[in-house]
Amino acid sequence: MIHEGESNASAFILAEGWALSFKILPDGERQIVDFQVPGDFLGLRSILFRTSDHSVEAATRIEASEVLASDILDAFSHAPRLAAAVLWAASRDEAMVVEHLVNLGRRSAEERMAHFLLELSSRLLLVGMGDKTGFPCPLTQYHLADVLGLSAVHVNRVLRIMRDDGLVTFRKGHVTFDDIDRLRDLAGFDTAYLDQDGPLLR
Amino acid sequence: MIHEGESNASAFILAEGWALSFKILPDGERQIVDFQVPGDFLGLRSILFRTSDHSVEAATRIEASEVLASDILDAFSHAPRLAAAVLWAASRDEAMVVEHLVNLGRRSAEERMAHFLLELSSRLLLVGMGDKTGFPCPLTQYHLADVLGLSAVHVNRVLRIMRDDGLVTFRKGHVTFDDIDRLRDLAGFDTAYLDQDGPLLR
DNA sequence: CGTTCGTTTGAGAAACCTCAAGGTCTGTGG
DNA sequence: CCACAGACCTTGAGGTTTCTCAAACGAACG
Repeated sequence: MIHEGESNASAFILAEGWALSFKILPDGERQIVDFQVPGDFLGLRSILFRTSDHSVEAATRIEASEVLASDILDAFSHAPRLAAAVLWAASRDEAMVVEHLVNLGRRSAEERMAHFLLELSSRLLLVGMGDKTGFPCPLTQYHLADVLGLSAVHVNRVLRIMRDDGLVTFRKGHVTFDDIDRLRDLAGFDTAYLDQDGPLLR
Repeated sequence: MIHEGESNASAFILAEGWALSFKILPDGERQIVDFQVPGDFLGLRSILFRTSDHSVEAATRIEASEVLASDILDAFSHAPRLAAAVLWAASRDEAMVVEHLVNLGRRSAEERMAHFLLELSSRLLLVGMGDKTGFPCPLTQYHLADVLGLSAVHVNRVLRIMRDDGLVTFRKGHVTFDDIDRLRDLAGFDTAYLDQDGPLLR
């Protein structure tokens, strides 16, 4: 949909399905930067920034509404509240990327997995998908490997260990939290960075 | 200066010296998100976002000019060109964070080091510090470890290997590129994500 | 002249990877 | 209905990278 290096004139708001933004290295390895779930912007940065610096593709069948770049830029002069909402979305995106950075830099494979699944759960709850016992998740273990900076084989082992440990079960398109308190503890997860209350309550 | 969790009403533009933004994990480990060099914003996100989600501290003695949050937010309605410049800065920050993410997720210790030093060099060149043969660098090996997601011991070994290999020398506050072409090759470094030309030429 | 901070090196351990092989599930064409 | 292909998951064995612990050294500083 959005390819690295292209100049794009618009972004999208994801209405249905999951997408992923990623970069491909010269040697063909992929690092997924983040997933987008319903309600998220796709390619917001490619509007504010001259060139999109990563690619986006669909993980499932998706539905999205196009948002013209010009409309967003106009909002900055004519609709300050709307502009603030867009900025909030962009800032939240960056906060998540920063958290992923910490994840990759300083957490073990198990901790990363726990943190990632808890973040997804929080984000999905906000749009009414899943509940505190788990959530539907169309990702493959290859997706998990590429977002967590691990090999797919190691992802599989980590998932088995966590399942055997009674922490969380990732299977057949669904994530089930078997002991969410211990999972939170393991991940050191704190939702503050997600700023869940949003820009409208400021 | 800026502490995680506090609500801040202003940001700064760094005039002199180096700073770092980082997060501390519950177990005391530190992940440096990025360094700021002269010309960079400090705490820009804490204006756009309700809570600053990371801390900032000085790496050297620094001089910075305060920028009031209200002035920046006003700019969005009254000075679109200025607002665009601020957005450009914020987007460039995020592009760098994304690149660091890829660094941590999918590159080896040597590749990370090469990439990081080349990025710093590019950014410093833009503000007239250093040249293509190297640049002054007040960072310690502990700083490198915490930004690259490595242990300080391993950073030391990697630096020695790269020095023995005739790639780059990191010593006594100065980085010297001994073979910048091979270094670029090793890192797969491409400046595109830095969008060096800036927002004014759009 | 002792202390602190940063660097350097060694040895052994842990985490994670690669390669390889097999298993399961699902959709598809015969 | 069956056979097959492709995508995904699972497990084992062995190797590499990186970590931790420990110790020593040099330079800067009071």
